[in-house]
Amino acid sequence: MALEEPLTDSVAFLLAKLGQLATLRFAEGLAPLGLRPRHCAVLGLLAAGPAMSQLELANRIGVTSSVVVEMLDELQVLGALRRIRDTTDRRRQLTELTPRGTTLLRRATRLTRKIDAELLAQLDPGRAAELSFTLGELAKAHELPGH
Amino acid sequence: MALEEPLTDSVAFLLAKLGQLATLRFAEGLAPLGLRPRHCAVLGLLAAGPAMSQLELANRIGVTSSVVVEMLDELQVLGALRRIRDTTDRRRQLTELTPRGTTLLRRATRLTRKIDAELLAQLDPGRAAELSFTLGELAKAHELPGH
DNA sequence: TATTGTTATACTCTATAACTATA
DNA sequence: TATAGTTATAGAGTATAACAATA
Repeated sequence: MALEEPLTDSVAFLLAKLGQLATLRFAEGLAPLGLRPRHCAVLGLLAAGPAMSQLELANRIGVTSSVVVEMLDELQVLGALRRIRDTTDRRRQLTELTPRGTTLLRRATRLTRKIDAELLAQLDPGRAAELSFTLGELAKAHELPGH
Repeated sequence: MALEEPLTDSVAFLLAKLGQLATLRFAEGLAPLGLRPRHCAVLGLLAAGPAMSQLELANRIGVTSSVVVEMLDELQVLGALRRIRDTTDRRRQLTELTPRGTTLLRRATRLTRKIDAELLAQLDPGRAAELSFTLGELAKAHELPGH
């Protein structure tokens, strides 16, 4: 007969806990750059595509517009982006990365690879690669903003 | 030549994001029971072992003692546990599950299996099982409280 | 009227520090 | 003095609601 799986071994519980840990390590790693985890999605989106309105950013990242305002304020203080008033609709502001922003993103990306390596250090390399892939699949399946 | 992996595809970023999602689904699922995700570790620990002091609980779960006080208050309101003053050291309180607490844990465990199934629904069954196992390994590797 | 961005406010989760009662 | 538990307070992170400028 099957043993009952403890609640703390469920995927929901483990993902929640490991998510906390990953967020902490991520934050610690990015701190020297003046960045926090949530800034990364913005940098990534702006680097990948053309300038975007703040509302568009909010929808793509999956936060409310008031949160986007805060994040952009912080990134602007770092000199990582510009807000440009849209001339055809003066309510909108188009946000775009500065060269400084591109540099920050590149550094953050390098740091993130190091953090990943540390997080996965004690796993079998094959398992680690499989995990990385499966988490990506899961993000897509749930249409996580930014995926 | 290798393409640069976008920062948002890193394990750190994905775990952080999926952790948020899992916490949300977990919380929604448990709400009808009056429980929240963080209560589950307490219920699980108390069900598995003998009565425990609050400080011991805090260490095992990985939160500070003030958080334990809150969680225990809430679980006590639900009738899920008792605090029993230790007669040999009257500063300590031993916490133990009531029958009601055992029932709640059983229900929470059933609910969690349903939440897991939903979270993993769009994954290949083999991949889902592998993910579940690997997350457990990762929790052990990082000595996550409760593992 | 509706929409974009902004501010003000509130709620959750967690931690630190000050306090109490016991030891 | 030191420790177990408690309370008060503060800091992230996020959301909702009210508001200003523009459409």
